[in-house]
Amino acid sequence: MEPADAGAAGGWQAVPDQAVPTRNISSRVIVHVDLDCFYAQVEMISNPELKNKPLGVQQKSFVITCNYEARKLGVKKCMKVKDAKEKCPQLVLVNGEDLTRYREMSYKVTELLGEFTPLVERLGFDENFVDLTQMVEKRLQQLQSDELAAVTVSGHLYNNQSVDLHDTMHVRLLIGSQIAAEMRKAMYNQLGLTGCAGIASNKLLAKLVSGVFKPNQQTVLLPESCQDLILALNHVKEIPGIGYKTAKCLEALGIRSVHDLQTFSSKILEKELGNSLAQHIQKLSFGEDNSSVIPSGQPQSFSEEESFKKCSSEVEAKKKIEELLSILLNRVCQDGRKPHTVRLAIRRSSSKYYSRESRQCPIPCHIIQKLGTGNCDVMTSLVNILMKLFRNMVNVKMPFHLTLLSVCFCNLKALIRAKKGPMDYYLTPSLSTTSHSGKHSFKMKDTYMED
DNA sequence: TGGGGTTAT
DNA sequence: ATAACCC
Repeated sequence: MEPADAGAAGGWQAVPDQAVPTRNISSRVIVHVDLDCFYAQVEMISNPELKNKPLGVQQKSFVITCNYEARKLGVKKCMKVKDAKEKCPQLVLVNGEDLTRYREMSYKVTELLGEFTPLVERLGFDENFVDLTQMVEKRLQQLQSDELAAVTVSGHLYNNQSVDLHDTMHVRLLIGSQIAAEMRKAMYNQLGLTGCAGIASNKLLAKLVSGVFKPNQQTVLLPESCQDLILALNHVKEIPGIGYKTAKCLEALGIRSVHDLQTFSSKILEKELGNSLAQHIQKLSFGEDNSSVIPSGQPQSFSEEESFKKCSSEVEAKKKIEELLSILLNRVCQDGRKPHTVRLAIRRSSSKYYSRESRQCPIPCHIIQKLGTGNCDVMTSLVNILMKLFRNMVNVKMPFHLTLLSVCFCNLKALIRAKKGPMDYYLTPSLSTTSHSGKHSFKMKDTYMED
């Protein structure tokens, strides 16, 4: 999360201080866009009757998210269904184990943001970072001086800090807040989705400030209030980038608050956590984050998983694997690219916390070529491969007890290139065997709307 | 929790 | 292949 490429993605090079009006990494304008209770919103769009009702989205025995109606009535994220019903008997539940519609809507949001600038990085299904630096720069240059003097914030200003229009960073962030408002408006008008946005000079701060006013509001952070924002956190674990494990380590060192981390001896922290992690998180504790917005592009992997109370026979496992695989095959077919690796992961009931074991192997070439043809052999061959991976992990001659199976396709490669004459074009084996339905013999996802 | 994702080691 | 992180 901290590649040392200062600003390469921002469009300028690191230059010596005297040269040109160069800008360092801390004068970027980043927005973090965070959809409100995303799965619940998607469900309410699918079925408008659910609006105005307390709605929870259920996976297995948990309510994993819910709308604001439900929150008002005491339902929390990750609550047991049983507890949620007790708290809120009128709670309406929908099953959210199939992520298809959420995934599709999620990519629509990312694509919409991508129309503003290609610098969009996804974080999960419901969050995106956008680097607005260049867009802001362009708008700034177009502004007349009288307009510049009238620039105002859109949405909230963190801390109600006073704005100095002579401060170029202030002006840039305000323009960023206007673009963020346009983004949220577009999300609502075109997709019917509401969300929050946070505008700041780096990803960490943008993300932290986006949650200050919820739901469906936005907040801009000016540099002078950076310390107030980060010190307002109650625990180091609330800093994105400090997860469960790191927080436990820090706690063992007596570090609980952000201030504790800021003032802790760097030397000792480095000894305990290693140089890289120590330096990284100590920077985070000051609100410093030089990581760039990395455009996500297409996904790196596709997986389907299922958890359950118990799976203790090979036959049972095979059934579940077949089910996961068949869904995945359809997904990967639609993507158009070809996976070159398959992975099987399991969780044993005896496993501590969340740990999984996995085995992976290359997908044989002849199978890759048949992917997407609807060929039944593909399914059979892949199931055989997956069962080998399974038996490599699980001694089926001994009793076992699994609580999760997951199948993953990764190592996705664009297309197989065919050299044919002056126009070398791409084709997928799937389509090379069928008639050419259009001008292009390859399948591409239509990401542009016809207008 | 679930059912996903990512990157670093 | 695992371990950490994110949602």
